[in-house]
Amino acid sequence: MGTRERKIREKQARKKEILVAARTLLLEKGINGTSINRIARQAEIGIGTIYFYYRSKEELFVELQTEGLALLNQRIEQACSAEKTPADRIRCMAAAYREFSKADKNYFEVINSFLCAPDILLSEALKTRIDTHGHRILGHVRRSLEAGVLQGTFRGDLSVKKAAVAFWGMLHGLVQFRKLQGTIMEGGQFRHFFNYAVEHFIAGLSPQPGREHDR
Amino acid sequence: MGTRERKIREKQARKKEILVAARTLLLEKGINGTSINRIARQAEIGIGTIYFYYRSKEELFVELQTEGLALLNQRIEQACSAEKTPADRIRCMAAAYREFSKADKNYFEVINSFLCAPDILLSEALKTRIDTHGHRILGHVRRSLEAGVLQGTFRGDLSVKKAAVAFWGMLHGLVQFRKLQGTIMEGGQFRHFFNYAVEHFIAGLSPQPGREHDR
Amino acid sequence: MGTRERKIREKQARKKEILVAARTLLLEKGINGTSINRIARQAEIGIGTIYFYYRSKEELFVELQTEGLALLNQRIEQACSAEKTPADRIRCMAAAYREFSKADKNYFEVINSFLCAPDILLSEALKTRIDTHGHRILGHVRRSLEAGVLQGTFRGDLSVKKAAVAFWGMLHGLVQFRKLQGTIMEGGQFRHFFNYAVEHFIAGLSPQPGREHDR
Amino acid sequence: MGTRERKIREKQARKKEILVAARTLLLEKGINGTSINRIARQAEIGIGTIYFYYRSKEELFVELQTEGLALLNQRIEQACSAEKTPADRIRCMAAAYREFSKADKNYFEVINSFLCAPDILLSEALKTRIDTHGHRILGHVRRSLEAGVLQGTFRGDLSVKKAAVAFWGMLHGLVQFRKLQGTIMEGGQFRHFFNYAVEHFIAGLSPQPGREHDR
DNA sequence: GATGAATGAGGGTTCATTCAT
DNA sequence: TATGAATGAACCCTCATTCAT
Repeated sequence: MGTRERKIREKQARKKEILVAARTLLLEKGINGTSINRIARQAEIGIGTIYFYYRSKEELFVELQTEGLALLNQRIEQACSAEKTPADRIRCMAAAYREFSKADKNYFEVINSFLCAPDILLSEALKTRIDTHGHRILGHVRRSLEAGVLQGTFRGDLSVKKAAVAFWGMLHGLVQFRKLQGTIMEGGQFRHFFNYAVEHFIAGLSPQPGREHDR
Repeated sequence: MGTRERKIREKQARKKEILVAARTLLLEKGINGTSINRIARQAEIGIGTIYFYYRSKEELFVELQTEGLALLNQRIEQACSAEKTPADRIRCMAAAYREFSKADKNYFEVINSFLCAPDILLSEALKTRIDTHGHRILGHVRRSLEAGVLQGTFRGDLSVKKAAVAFWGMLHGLVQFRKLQGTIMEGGQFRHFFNYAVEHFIAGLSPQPGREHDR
Repeated sequence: MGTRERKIREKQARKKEILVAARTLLLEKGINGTSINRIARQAEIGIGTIYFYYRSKEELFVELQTEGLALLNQRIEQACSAEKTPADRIRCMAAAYREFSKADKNYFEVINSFLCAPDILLSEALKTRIDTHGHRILGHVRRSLEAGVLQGTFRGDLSVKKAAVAFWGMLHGLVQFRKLQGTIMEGGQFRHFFNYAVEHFIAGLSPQPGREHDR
Repeated sequence: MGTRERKIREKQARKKEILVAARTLLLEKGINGTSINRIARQAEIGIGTIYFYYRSKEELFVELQTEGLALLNQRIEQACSAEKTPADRIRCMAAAYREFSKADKNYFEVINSFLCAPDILLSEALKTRIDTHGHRILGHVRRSLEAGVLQGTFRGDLSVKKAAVAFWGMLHGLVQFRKLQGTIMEGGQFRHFFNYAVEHFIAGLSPQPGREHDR
């Protein structure tokens, strides 16, 4: 029995080793520099062994993606500690996403590449994972919005569900524009544009007399 | 006599054919599935022929992008006719982008795939084209914003440059989320989320006492 | 009749233009950078036109080789003007070959590549040309040697035919070693090695008592 | 038990097979006709397999060269046994090279093709190997020359380093002329020309009053 | 005579995957 | 379990050559 447990533990350890190697390469060489052959060399195991633990390259990458989503989640959670004001939490979450897309560029790219890929490639398994993590992240945004509504800082007629998606969509679109820094931003720093957008979003949250929304 | 002209026309037609084949593949198989070999097979011509018309794979892709950007530009311009109020023009441009990303899904994805793809460090040639088209599009947004500021509908301290990018980034991020309709939007219709976001953006534009922005 | 002549002249002019373009490329881009397509672009004529004047790429290159051999011949001839002593003429011819292999590197390479190529590729036509030019060059060496013998500077039992070949072989082998400058020459300058060899050869030419040769 | 060893032997055998195929092609089709594709076909293995054994095309070719140089070294060493006089050792080494270029034509041409080929800027790896082998070979020549100087048979002011290179360059150039037997040698036997040159070189080694060298 | 569009084999190299051991 | 040798299609791109106009 103990043997059996040990075996299971060893097996999981092995799986982890492969993942570590894959992640190392991903961070070092980027998404295109991470091939199965290289992962095997990095992990100092046989190529075949990888295929014993992961059915295909894609399966391995999905695992990596999950890692990335978890990392993002973590960043977000750290960003919205309770003592901050709702608005500040919004600001911090935005900064967290910006930071994630930059510091953990490769993870971001893995996630993003799946989002960009044609529908066909978005397997149900993956959709579910994105769903889980996505909900968790959006949940943080929602709670912050709700808190603001409750304490009167934000508009009372706010649809937190929709506003949260709007917020996240904005962040996601903006970080993709980072590539265009040399063009449409006319030399301005990306960060300034990003922060301006966040403030604009927050501005839209404040109570305003005589507004009607969400038709 | 007409022979020469006919030849020129035929040549341009050939170029178009290649482009069509490339676009078709790009949309069907994604950016990684679109190789020169496949394009040649799709277009039913020799590999070398492609290189007769386009110096490199990149040049071909640039052409594709340009096509898409031009189309988008056209849609945008139709959207912001002069008689509308600034806010309505904003709304219409947003709708135009949403429509473009749906009706001209093809082109949108072409543009998007380049924006998403890592490594593909937009060449200078491509950047320039994006620049040109991007500026034109953003120019429309800016002018609408400026008009609103001038007539007092929008905040006087608005940074039209930054607000325009914020607006566009938001739209771009949101339409990418359309794929996640089954997940984070919880069955709600994408269009509602999209419109809500636009209204929220517009709300943020209205003059508000005691706000400080653009730090 | 005059028309006919003009036509012939024009035809020859065209041929020359092609050759000029080919030579330019050869000197600029080296032997591997000289393709028919590029020659056509350089000469500003159609690709097909080249094939009208030259049956194949090889035929064009043979022409280029002939040019090279003529150039070499010229250099040699300039080197052995009559007023010099026989030994000096030998020295100058050696220097001429060294210079040719360096300054006219590309011509040298064209010639050399044919010499290195498997026997099959040495067509009879080419052999004949090498023969003609080779004889002319060797003739200069021989005459210098003969002059030295006649005036008593060189050994009387010299086989000018064999010595000439020995001399030329030595030069040819040495210039090929230029590539090895970083290795077997141990940092010494190639020129010094080359000159030393030439002097050694000349030393072997001087009359010596009690020698028996050419068994 | 022996399985492991057998595997290793089989692996080496495979490597050899690839090398044999490469050599065969190199000699049959020349350096430009020897592509990885063709080698694979010749060896009846997959393209990828070659890259499993050799990191690149160059690495394969380096191996080929090394083989040849080792063989040559062996021949040279056999040629200069101690009991011979220095002059005889020189003669024997020359004969060994001539023999090598004829009997091991294969390997000689492999070495030669790399020396002749333009562009192929000998990689550092290759240079080092040539260096090692080249030095060993030239070392034998040098030692023979030094021995002659010490016993007074050869000139005291001899630069053994330079003379050795001169000697070797001469041999190398001459054997290349073998191809021209039908032309510049005018029907004479190549061997006679070759031997004459060697004797001439040796003649230049003998002490002569009033000579000044190596300026 | 002159053109240039079209070809497709070929260049070196990478890579996910398989399978016998 | 674990291995790693073997595969061959695919990558982008070049090029000598042909042929209808």
